[in-house]
Amino acid sequence: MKSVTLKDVAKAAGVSYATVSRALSGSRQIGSDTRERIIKLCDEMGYTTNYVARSMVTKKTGLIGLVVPSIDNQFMSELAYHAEMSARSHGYNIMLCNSGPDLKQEKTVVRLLLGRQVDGIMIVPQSPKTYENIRAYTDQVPTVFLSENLRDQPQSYVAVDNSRGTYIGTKYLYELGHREILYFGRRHTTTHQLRAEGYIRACQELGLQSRFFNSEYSHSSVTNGYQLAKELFAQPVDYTAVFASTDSNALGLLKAADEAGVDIPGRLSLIGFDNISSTALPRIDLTTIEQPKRDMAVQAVDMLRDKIENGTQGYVHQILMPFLIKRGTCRTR
Amino acid sequence: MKSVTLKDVAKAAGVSYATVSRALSGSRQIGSDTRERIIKLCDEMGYTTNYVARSMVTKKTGLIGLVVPSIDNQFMSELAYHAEMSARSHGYNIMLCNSGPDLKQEKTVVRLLLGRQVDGIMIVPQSPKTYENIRAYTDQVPTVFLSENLRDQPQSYVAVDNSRGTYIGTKYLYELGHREILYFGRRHTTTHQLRAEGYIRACQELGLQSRFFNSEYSHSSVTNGYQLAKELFAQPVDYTAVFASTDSNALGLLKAADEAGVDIPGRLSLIGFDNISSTALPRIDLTTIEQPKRDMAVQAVDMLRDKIENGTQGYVHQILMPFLIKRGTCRTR
DNA sequence: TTGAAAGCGCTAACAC
DNA sequence: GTGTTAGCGCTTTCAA
Repeated sequence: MKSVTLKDVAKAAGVSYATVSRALSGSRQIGSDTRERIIKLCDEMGYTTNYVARSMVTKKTGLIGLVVPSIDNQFMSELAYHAEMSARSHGYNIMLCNSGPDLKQEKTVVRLLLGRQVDGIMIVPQSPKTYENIRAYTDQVPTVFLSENLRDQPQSYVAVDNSRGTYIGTKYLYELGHREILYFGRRHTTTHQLRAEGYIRACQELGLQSRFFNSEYSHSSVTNGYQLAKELFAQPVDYTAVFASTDSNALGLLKAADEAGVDIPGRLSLIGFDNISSTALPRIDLTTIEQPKRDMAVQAVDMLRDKIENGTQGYVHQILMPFLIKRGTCRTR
Repeated sequence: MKSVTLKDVAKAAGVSYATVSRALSGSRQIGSDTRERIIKLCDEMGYTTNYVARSMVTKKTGLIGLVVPSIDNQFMSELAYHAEMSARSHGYNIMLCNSGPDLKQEKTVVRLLLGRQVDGIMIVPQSPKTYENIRAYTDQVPTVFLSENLRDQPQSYVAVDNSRGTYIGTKYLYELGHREILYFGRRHTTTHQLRAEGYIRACQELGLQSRFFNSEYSHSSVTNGYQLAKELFAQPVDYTAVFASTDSNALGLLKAADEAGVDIPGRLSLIGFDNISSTALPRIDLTTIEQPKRDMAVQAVDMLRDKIENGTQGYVHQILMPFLIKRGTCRTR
């Protein structure tokens, strides 16, 4: 299991190991004949560059830490997929960490990543407190926040225009004839405040009354959405459409509605937010607002590369456009 | 952005840097008074161990490469979640790579991982050819295959008893009164051969005629399942139940059935395999066979640790038990 | 164009 | 119990 080193190759080639290093790094300062000979030899001997040793001297690991609350979440795994593909195409590898639900673990993994000497960190915050939580580290390593809006914080992030998402969704509902639209779900993070604001703004413009049914739950999931929706349907249904703050919440509501005998979309139209892949499933066919996950991931990687490779200081807030995905849970009224 | 090193701490503490190293590694050979003083100092100075440098001398990186065809796949992201949590609790971090659909990329990322000096590799093969494809590397680094059955190959893997899964599923259908059961989907990998075998075995025992409707498609997805099922429903439905080779296939079939006006579960019972999280969604509520993803991931990590830390040679085939998840798509007949 | 040598930050073997 | 020192495999000056 002993691996072949530069030295071994050098000895076999009868040159110094600096020469081998040069041949491999495509340096200009080397005869093309020797280079070819050496490259061929490396191949034959099965030599592979030891990145650890290289990192030692270059002070670059080519590693990007990706921190997500939980990778077994459709939204994050889609983000992670595109992030890894994009990062790798630029010579970076991804170190994956789940930060879980508590701030302590989030802090721990970020510190861990620093110890690992990652060149940069991409993080999907688990809570609005994340920014404070890891502030001590964000000026030690290039960091980009993903998907969560930080509003005016001096940190780079890429997120969707959440407010616009709910705005266009609400307008769509209005065009379908709905005049009593309930907003269902979270309002406790910046992202969700913005979503609520978009809804409110649309309501104002359209002359509608905004109405909320809020969640106390800390994160949105099908289960939490279901629990909350059970409470909702214990009361009279005096509205004709529901805007759920996330697809997960919408899915939970769908379940509660089916159980309560509230027909969706017959009696109630429903729209979600995120366009996670489950929404496209048969029998679900949920109308929703798309967050362009691929673009988000790619732009976050580019932003991070810019910081890493060009040492770009300052921060940029990259806001992408969401768009409506019309499916089966919204009907004209 | 210059970080604090052992040397800095040593100078500040007025000791040699070996002493600091000892204090940090919890070595016995050091006075408890100096140890405490140093640890406190490290904390104050914001020192964090440089893992790259440590790896240089210990020849261990504490890194595990996780190779999956695509992390944006419910089954794999669940596996990845548990693998990362378990690995980290034992001091390892995960380097994530998507191997995509082609063998070339799979080989590339494995080689990449070797260059990164990972201590071990966990891989969900993308095809039955994976074993051959990466054979050159599997004896250079401890490797564990995940979720795909390798039958008699001399490689460690953890997988579910696929044959038993379809066996118990078929028996369940029989108990519900079904006598005409169609097997729908893939049969081209070892895993899927085993699933087909379990179905055949059950049919023989129960005196049923085994019937197949096969896929030419290379991987199972909702879309592929849907396409295939459209062909299926273009023919007369002279069976009362369908065993889909995967949940994804089942979901695709569900869509085609709905479109073709074939009532599930009224006219046709349907059972899938994998128990991906979408199956539990409202309106889907798919009966299926659970693959214990958490156990699989945890056992794979343990197996890998054993190879890494104890240098255990040889291989082990770890087969876990699948079990039936009764939900709404199967009815008595 | 090539070689010699320093050194990245750390651990571990060996002295004292 | 603590200090000294030799590397780990590589890149990168600096000489030649």
